[in-house]
Amino acid sequence: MPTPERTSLDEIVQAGRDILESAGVAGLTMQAVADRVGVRAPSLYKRVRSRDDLLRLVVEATVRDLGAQLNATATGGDPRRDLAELARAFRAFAHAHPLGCQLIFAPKAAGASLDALAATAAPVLRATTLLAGEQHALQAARTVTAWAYGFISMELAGAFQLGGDVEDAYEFGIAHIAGALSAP
Amino acid sequence: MPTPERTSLDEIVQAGRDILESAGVAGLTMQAVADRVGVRAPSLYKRVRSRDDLLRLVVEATVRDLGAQLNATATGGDPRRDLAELARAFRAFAHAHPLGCQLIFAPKAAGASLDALAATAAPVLRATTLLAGEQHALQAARTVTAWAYGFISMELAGAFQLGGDVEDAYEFGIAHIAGALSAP
DNA sequence: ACCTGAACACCGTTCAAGT
DNA sequence: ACCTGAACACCGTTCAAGT
Repeated sequence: MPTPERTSLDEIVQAGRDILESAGVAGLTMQAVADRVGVRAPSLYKRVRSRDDLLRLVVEATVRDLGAQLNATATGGDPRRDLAELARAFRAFAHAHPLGCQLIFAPKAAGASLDALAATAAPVLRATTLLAGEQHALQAARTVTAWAYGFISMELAGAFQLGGDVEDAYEFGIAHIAGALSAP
Repeated sequence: MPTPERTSLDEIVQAGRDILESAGVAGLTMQAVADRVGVRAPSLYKRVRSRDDLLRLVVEATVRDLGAQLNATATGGDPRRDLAELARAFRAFAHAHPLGCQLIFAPKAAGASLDALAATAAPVLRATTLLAGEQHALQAARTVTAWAYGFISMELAGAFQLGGDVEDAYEFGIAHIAGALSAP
């Protein structure tokens, strides 16, 4: 005799994301998720293989959201301007979902969400193709993405302790990197 | 009546680093550390406040090693060349201590090891001062460091899935960023 | 077919008792 | 002064029993 479903995978993943941002990775326990979706912890294993699996799904959803955000930023104009806008959108997203973003390239989530990551890369690749040419588009995209991700990681970790305006440093990086890539 | 000391803080931290690299963050348990240094788990709390504290010490030691490595790379010549050498040394270190490096800017270790980080920054700042001038040295150093850290994080996480040579992409990044920063 | 309580293994941590 | 066994709380996970 079937029991009515009291939750869903989507609800569980969303609860995981909320708890992650409010309580940190350590606070993201199966118990906490179960409480939030109104179910007992063992029931979660009907939809999720393990806590690590849930973590992977949380990161995947975050990357999908980030991809949507990037794909929604206005592009198609000057590629340097587009690249700057994409970088700013990335940073804004990271500030809105700091914990989720910090997990994107964490050891734990490695090997996950790589399809979603590819989708995220698309608008960046479009801009770097215009900027650096077909042949160097991928390397250029990796340069920009690595810089933006590294900068945001360091910022979120509070690593910029030597003074100076962090905002300015980000704009400085955007301008110089975009400038460097447009050189033939 | 005193009992002879059967271990030391240094030994514990070193054991932590070894276990981290061989068994991952999840494998770095107090039990595993205690086994390795030949003591029972509760004894560790004589030298270390908590597991998080141990993790912080592990990261701090890693950052100190990285700083020593960077300060030991030959510099003083062409600043673009110096910056390239520093970036390569950083990557080599990261490949030798991948897990430790990935924790440097992880949420967990945040707020730790910042003094050690400053020491790490010194040789980079020296090069960027020559390259970009006193006024933009800090922003330039942040740009280079963010790029290198981001690149290495992504590489270690296996995020470069779109093909292409990763080694080449790193050299591409070095060349273009150093080039961009030398512009007035 | 999903949900639950009970149970197990494991882990971080505390503490009184040893030497 | 350091070390230990015993104990506690907490967490991930399994599973037989419920509906």
